[in-house]
Amino acid sequence: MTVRNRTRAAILAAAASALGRNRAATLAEIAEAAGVGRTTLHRYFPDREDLVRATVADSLRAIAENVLAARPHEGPAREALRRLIAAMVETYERSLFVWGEPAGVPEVDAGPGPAEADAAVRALIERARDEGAVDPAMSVDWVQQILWAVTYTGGEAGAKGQIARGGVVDLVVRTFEGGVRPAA
Amino acid sequence: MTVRNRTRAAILAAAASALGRNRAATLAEIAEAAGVGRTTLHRYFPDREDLVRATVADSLRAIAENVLAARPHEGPAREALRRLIAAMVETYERSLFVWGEPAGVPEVDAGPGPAEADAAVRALIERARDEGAVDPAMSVDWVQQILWAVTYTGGEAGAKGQIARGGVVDLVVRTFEGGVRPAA
DNA sequence: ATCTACTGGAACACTCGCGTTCCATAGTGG
DNA sequence: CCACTATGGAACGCGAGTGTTCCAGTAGAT
Repeated sequence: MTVRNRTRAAILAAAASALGRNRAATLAEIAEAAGVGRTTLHRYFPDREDLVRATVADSLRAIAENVLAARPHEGPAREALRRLIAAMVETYERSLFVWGEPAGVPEVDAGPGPAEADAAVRALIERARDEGAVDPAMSVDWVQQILWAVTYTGGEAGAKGQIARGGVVDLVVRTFEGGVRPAA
Repeated sequence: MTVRNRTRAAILAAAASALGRNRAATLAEIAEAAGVGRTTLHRYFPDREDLVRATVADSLRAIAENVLAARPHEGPAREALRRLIAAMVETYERSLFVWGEPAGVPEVDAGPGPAEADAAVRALIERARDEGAVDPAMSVDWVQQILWAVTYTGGEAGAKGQIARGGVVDLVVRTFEGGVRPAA
């Protein structure tokens, strides 16, 4: 039983990574990256669509888990935001796959986690607004999209080595906070 | 002669649009979007790689043209930045193809335009820094990446109708300027 | 009006990734 | 030690997309 789970997890991780870099990645490539035969891959995920959907669901679940682990409800909004950004920068590669799809991601049932995490982030943004850290004139949607965009940019810059290891979170936090701060 | 150029341009525009939405777009789809037979498409671009390279080069050239048309060297840096952002938001769809490639774009020779445009943007950022509008502690690379990220986010939000037609440029400018402003 | 260049449809072979089946092997649990 | 399960390699048919060729129709130039 454990064996199955480990194999499955390895395939999903490899798929998230490979598909994140190149959505047209071959099943053979994914199988090789997972250290698994193509036959085995097909045993776990009968066809490509199954694999993609499972990978999306798994990644969404992993991201949501990370978001909620950052305790977005607790403490001052700015501190919670920093925790959130730090968590997102860490899961950067996982997000790549979900986030980097121009055509969007197929709708999958990934349980209540992602919806809950999304609601928590939105609530956090509203809380930050009430605390005067976010411009009330900006919609929550916009602020959230900027949050992901800046985080993504930071993650990528970090991955390319353009920014020192420890400096990424600081830079992202500063840039994000400045961008959405009230004008006055 | 003119006919050839018009056909060629139509194909390149259709390819930029189709490949921007979906990098795996079929040649038949692209041909149909261009209002051209697949045979004709092959006549202009013998194989897929030729088409992709030509489309990349054409898009880079178009983007560079727009950047330079915004006169990034002239006037106060903040005004030039606003002109630049307005131009980029307008060419948003064209940029999608070049910008939205996770795996990056094949290296192509697109003439001196793109390099010149890139240099102009970097010079503009340095000028903005000297005028006190950009934090000297942030690298030009980072500021430039944030500029594209925020512009892209604005373009997308506008395309989805989340933001009022006229408001996109204002929102992007405000968010960008706030994000990269000196701390004090 | 005629000639030329451009076009696009049809048909073809070819490649490549996909999904399947079969079988031999290795590792696990009783 | 003996089932039993998971694995992966080999081989196959299949379909889609690609690149090519041939040919008939058409629009533009002279």
